[in-house]
Amino acid sequence: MSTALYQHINRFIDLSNDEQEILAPLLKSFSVKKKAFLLEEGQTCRANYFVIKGCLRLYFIDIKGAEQTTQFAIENWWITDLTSFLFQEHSEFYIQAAEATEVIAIEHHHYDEMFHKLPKLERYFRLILQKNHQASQRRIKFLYSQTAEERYRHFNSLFPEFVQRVPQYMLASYLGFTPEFLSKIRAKKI
Amino acid sequence: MSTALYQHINRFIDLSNDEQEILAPLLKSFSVKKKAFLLEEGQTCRANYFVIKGCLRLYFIDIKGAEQTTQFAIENWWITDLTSFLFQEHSEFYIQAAEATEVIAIEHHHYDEMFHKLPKLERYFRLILQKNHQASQRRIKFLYSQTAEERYRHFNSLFPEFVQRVPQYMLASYLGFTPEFLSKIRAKKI
DNA sequence: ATCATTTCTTAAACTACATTAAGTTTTTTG
DNA sequence: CAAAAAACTTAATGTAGTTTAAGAAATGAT
Repeated sequence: MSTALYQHINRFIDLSNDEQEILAPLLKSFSVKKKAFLLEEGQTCRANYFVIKGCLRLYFIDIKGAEQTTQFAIENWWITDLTSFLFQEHSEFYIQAAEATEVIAIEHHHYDEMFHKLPKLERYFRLILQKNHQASQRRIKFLYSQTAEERYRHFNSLFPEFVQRVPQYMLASYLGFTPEFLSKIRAKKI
Repeated sequence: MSTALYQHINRFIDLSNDEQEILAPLLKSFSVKKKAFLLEEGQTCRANYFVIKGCLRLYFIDIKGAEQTTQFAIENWWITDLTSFLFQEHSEFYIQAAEATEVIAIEHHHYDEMFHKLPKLERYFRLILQKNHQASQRRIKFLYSQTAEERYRHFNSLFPEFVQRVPQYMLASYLGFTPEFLSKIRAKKI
């Protein structure tokens, strides 16, 4: 089992070796090939996923049949369709590997057990969810306050290396416009 | 002190009377007049607010000078600019009462203290933040998957009573279009 | 009740971005 | 390394939603 998750947890709380050993059997570690799916529309989301290395994305298919990416998760981020995961309902989302990715998964039937055995982790996940909430508030403001071109230039200036990592059509839908329009923007200037 | 918050907490965890008495001095309860502000741009967000009765909204002013509402909070919802609240940074948001509103506030200097004295509340806030995260995932999908008109009709069918409660210009910006366009949509059909 | 303020409506002109479709380049795979 | 598939570009045409501006209606204050 990779130590990346334990290191991440220890950035927020102190988890002893004994506690790590309690946690370990509740986790699964595995690799996902590029373009493989961890979740497809109509299925029930089985786990909450932590990215050790690589990149996952959450997307859905809109009425016109186009993929709309709503979230990316790179190293040290958690990703799931939370409603489907918590209530074991059918999902309207896909979770796909944008790159070959190593993940740690905590499955639904272990999720409550984890908090029962290690109440300390309530705090870790509260802090993670706070970060998620901050990211959501930032994202909504970002989407509402700028034009498509500004959003692209701003995102590109904040995360230039990430922009190179994913196909432009994924990025375009994440930023809220079409791949053709992104092409146009990029052609305008250097 | 209103019991609404304790009732809400007890929907998620068991909080004894003793524990309620530990919590009480960390909270402030007060009324906010319609249109009054709990936070203005440039200020630091002092508290996380729980709505007992009424309605608060979170908004910012975009480049064109227009108000963009990003969140509403009605009865039993928490609202804050989380980044400004947690790190005591200047905010780019306003929090305003859309109606005369009764709130309970937990101020920043009591927030960590609260978790220290009542670690049980880690779980309560983890669960609240999970609900927020679900709401964010739903909201992003909603914004990306429908036209402006569909968003209005869908929202109106889900929350007809809420649509009557707030001015249309607040709703329009929340749904991602102009008040003029909302007027146009409403004129089309009953 | 009356005046002031806020909110809502209407309509014409405008624009940012979508759509369509065809061609080009890059990446993947056997 | 060749063929297929995936990703990207270009350009013409189309449209959902914005802007502007003025008037009408509703709400609030005294």
